[in-house]
Amino acid sequence: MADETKATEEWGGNFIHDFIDEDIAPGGQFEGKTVHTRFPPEPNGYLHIGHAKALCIGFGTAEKYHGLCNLRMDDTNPTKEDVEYVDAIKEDIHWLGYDWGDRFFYASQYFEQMYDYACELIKKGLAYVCELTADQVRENRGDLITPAKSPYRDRPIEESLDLFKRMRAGEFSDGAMTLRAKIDLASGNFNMRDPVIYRINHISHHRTGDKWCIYPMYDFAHPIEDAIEGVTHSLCSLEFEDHRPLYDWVIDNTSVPSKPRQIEFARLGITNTVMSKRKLRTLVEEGYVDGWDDPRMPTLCGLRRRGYTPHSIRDFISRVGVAKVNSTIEYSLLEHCLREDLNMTARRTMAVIDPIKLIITNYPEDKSEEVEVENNPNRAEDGTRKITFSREVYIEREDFMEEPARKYFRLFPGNEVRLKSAYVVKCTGCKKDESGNVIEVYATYDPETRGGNTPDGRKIKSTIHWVDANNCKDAEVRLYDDLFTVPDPDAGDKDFLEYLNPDSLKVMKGCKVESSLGREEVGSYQFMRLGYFCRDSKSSDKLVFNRSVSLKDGFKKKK
RNA sequence: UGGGCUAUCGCCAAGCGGUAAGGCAACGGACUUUGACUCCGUCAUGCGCUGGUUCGAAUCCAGCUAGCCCAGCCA
Repeated sequence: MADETKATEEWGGNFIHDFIDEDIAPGGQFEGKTVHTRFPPEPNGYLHIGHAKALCIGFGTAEKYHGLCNLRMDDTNPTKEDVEYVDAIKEDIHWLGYDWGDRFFYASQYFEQMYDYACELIKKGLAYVCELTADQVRENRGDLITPAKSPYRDRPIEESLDLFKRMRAGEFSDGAMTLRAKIDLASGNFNMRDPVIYRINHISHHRTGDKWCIYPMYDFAHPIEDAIEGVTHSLCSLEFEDHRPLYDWVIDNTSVPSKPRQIEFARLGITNTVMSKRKLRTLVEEGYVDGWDDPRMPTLCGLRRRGYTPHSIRDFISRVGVAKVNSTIEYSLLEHCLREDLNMTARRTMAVIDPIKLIITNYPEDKSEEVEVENNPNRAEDGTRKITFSREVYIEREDFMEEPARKYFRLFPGNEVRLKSAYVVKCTGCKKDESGNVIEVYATYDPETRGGNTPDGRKIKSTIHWVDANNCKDAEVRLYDDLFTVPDPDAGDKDFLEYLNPDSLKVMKGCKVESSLGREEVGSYQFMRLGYFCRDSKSSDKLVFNRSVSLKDGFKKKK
C-alpha cells in the first residue's frame, strides 16, 4: 500500500514553487542548497484532512525538489499537549505514505538553545523581563492607533538577565513575569508590540518533565527550530502572515545558524464539516460521534476507518491546488477521488442491504447451481468467482415496485429484469402482510438465459444484484451521510451543533452478503450498485461494513 | 479606526501585456449483464467595480468596493 501511494502526484506549479524556483536559481537566497521543509504539528489532537494539505505541501515540495522534509512536534506549550497524540500523528503520516527518515524532532529538544538565544537578545538590549500581569499587558497593549506601553521596557540589561535566570530557576510563580522582545510598541502589527517570548508555567512537560518552568512562545521558538534544523522553506498557513515580520526579526537578531524563509498558503476547508480542533473535540467528548476515528469525522483516522485510501486523499489534495484564497472545497470532490481510485481496485461483490425475498416459482425447490461472476469488469485480470443460485434469493426492497414510478425499469409485475450473472426473471406478483407491506416477491425464470445471456438477443433494460437466500451471511451495514446539514456549519448565527445532521449514520441490520465475504476480509469492496464498502476495523466480533462512498445514481437525479 | 492578505464559471484553479487551460458539480447524448464505469458534447464576448496607460489589459497604473486574518503569558 505504501508503495502505491509513493507514486508522485502531479504537482502543477504553484506560487510556493515559483518562490522556491527563484530562491534556488543562480543568485537566489538558497542557490545550491537542498530544499528543506518541515511539518510541525502540535501534539494536542488528531490530524485531519486539513493537515493533509499541509502534509502534502511540506513532504510533496521536498519530493519535487529532491529535498528533505522533517517531522517536528511543536511542543512548546505543555498545558495542551500529550504523548498520546505523538504516535497517532506519526501513524497517520506514514499511512498517507510520507516518511521523514531519521529526521523526527521535538521543539522541546531545543529548549536549552532557545534559552541561550533569549539571553543573547537580552544582552543586545533586545529583550527585557516585564512584570505586567496578563491583564495589565492587555490593558496596556494600546489599540489600532495608540501605542502599547510597558514600564519595564528600559530595565537594565543585567537586571533582565538576572531575572530571566531566576525565572528559569523557578523563583517566580506562573504569570508573575515574562520575557518580552523589545521591538516596536507603536507597530500597526500587534505581533511586533513587544511580544512575549517566554512565559512561566510550572507544569510537567510530556518530554522534559520538570526540567523547565519557563517555556518559549511559538513566535520565538518556531524560527529557531527551523533555523537549527536547516529548514530553507517554512511553509505554513495564512494566519501566520502577520507573524512573518517577527519570524524574520528573531532570525535576524539572534545568531541562529541559518535563515529560513516563511511562506504562507490558504488552509483547506470542506463543505458540510468542521475542521477546528476545538469543535472536533466537542463532537468527540460530548458523544456526538463515536470517537476521533468515527467514520464521519474529517480526521485522517476517521477517513481511514471510513475506507478512504491514502491515494484518494493525496489525489484530492493535489487537485485542490495551493493558493492564498480562503476556499471551501465541495465534499463531492473528495468523494470523486475515492470513487476513481476504488473503481479500479475494488473487487465487486453482491450484498443486499434492505432485503426482501424473491421466489422463483418455476425453479426446482432443491436445486442449487453455481454461476460465474467477474470480480471487476474494468479489470479482466482480476478474474471471476463462482456464487450459488437457488429458488429463493434476496433482492433490494427498492428494486421492486408493485406500481412502478415513471421511468422505473426494475422489477414490477409483468416486467423482466436480469439477476446479475444468473437468469432473466419475470415478475409475477408479490405477497403482502395485513398492513399492506410487501413481504415476498414472485417471479419466473427463463432457463434459456443462464448467466444472464439472452440467446434470442432481447434487451433487458435492468440488471439487479441479489444474494442466494440459501447461501449467504448476515451482516450489519453502516451508511453515512454529511455530518452537518449545511455547507458551512461555522457560518450561521447558531452554534455549529445546531446544524448536526440527525441522519448522518444509518445502521442497517439484517443485511445479507455474499458468502465469500468473511471476517478475515480487508480492503475495499464494491457492493454492486450500492457503493464502496470496507469492514469496520473496530468490529471484529461480527461482520460490519462501512459504506465509504455511494455510487453515483442517475435514477435519483431523474426523479 | 491601524496593520496584513485576497478577489477569474455553482466549488476549486491556470493565467505573469497578445485576445480566458483544467478538474469537480450540473446538463444533454452514446455505450452498458452495476440507472456505475467509459466515451462524446454543452457550460465565463467574461476575469469585484470605475477610470487611465497601450495598437492590444484578467494581466500595468490610480481610485473605490467586498471578504478574510491580527490586540493569547495558544499554535
